[in-house]
Amino acid sequence: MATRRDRFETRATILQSAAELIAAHGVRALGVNVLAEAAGCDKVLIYRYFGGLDGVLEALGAERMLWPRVEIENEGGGASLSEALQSVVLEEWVSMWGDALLLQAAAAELGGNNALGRAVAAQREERHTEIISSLRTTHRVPPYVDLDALLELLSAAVTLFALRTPRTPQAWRRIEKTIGMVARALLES
Amino acid sequence: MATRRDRFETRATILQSAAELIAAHGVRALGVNVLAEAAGCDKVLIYRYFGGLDGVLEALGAERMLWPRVEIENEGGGASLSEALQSVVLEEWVSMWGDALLLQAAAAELGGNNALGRAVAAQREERHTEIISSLRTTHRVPPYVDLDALLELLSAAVTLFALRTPRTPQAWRRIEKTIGMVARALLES
DNA sequence: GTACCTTGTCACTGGTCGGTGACTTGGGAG
DNA sequence: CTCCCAAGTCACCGACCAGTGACAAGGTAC
Repeated sequence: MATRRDRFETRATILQSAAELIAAHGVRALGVNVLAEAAGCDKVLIYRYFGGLDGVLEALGAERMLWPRVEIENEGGGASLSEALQSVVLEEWVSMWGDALLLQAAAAELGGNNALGRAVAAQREERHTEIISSLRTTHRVPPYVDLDALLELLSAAVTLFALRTPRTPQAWRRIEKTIGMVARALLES
Repeated sequence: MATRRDRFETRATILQSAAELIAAHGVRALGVNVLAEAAGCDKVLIYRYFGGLDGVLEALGAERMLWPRVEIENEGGGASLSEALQSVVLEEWVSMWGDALLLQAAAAELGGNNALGRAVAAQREERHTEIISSLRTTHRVPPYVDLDALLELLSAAVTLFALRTPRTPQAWRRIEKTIGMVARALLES
């Protein structure tokens, strides 16, 4: 530890190092020994302050943004529902692509049971219900459209693309076009 | 080994055990020691016959079905393009949901670099190009629709759902409805 | 028979893992 | 100052890991 004996600071350092290690190498590669070394403290402190690795992941899930926090575009402006939805989904996508921690967190949800994956799922559900209710107050949704399911579908698709597709401008344009195509076809009668 | 000294049979037993272990616990949990014990042979044979774990995964990718092999429905019959596409995507989905090895293989593609993930990606691309060309010969595709991108989008969405959603009848109906909604909106002008 | 090659077994190394108990050090309260 | 508790260090454990070299056993060609 660089500074003096400060429990809160050590705790924060451990969390920060955990976030960096996960962003760099994924949750599965995070171990007590490497984390302690990266944080510059003894591993026994991880057990004392967090009760173990699971506790670190839980704290990370409680304190960090693990799913993109997108803004609903153009409240009251001229954006149509399809444009707003498209913008939300694409913004989720670029946020994940640009943030290694978000990517690894999304991957953590799919790679077995761990505290990080559960936190990711919870955050995503919360954000999505916010988005849906916001969209429903600012736009009229056609009765034959299940907006929740549509958002889930598009979001899931771009999540998987972010996880497995190399990050090229061509891919970007392709996805953008496709999302726009679907949103327009469904929401502009 | 139960039977006599037979290189091919031992090789096949190792591959079979690897498939079962992956289906049960995922690729990351597969090690040389557990695999050798499950196959009932010495681990040195894994090195001799496959050159190591990566070789086992490569052989598995070459010999096994790792992405659903769906049939294009209703050649020449009354199925519309949107019905055919919907059926393809949903069939991919139920196949993955019903086969633990397929699920773990799909997860392997997202969890870092390994031979299994590469094999999965290759198989998926092959199947999808087959599907696209088949659909294009039996149906007329509206010019404003990027059928490749649409299949990728819907397939990615159901893949992620299969990976992270508990397998309930409600979820099934929800997804079925949504996929149908998107396919109809886009492909029935 | 014998010689030889392949298949399979065994024992071992060096390293990393998670986890724990015993210890030292610092800082604040009295 | 002294006392005491929290913060931090150190050494160690048993278990598991991938990988290797030496050896035994079986089958086959001659």
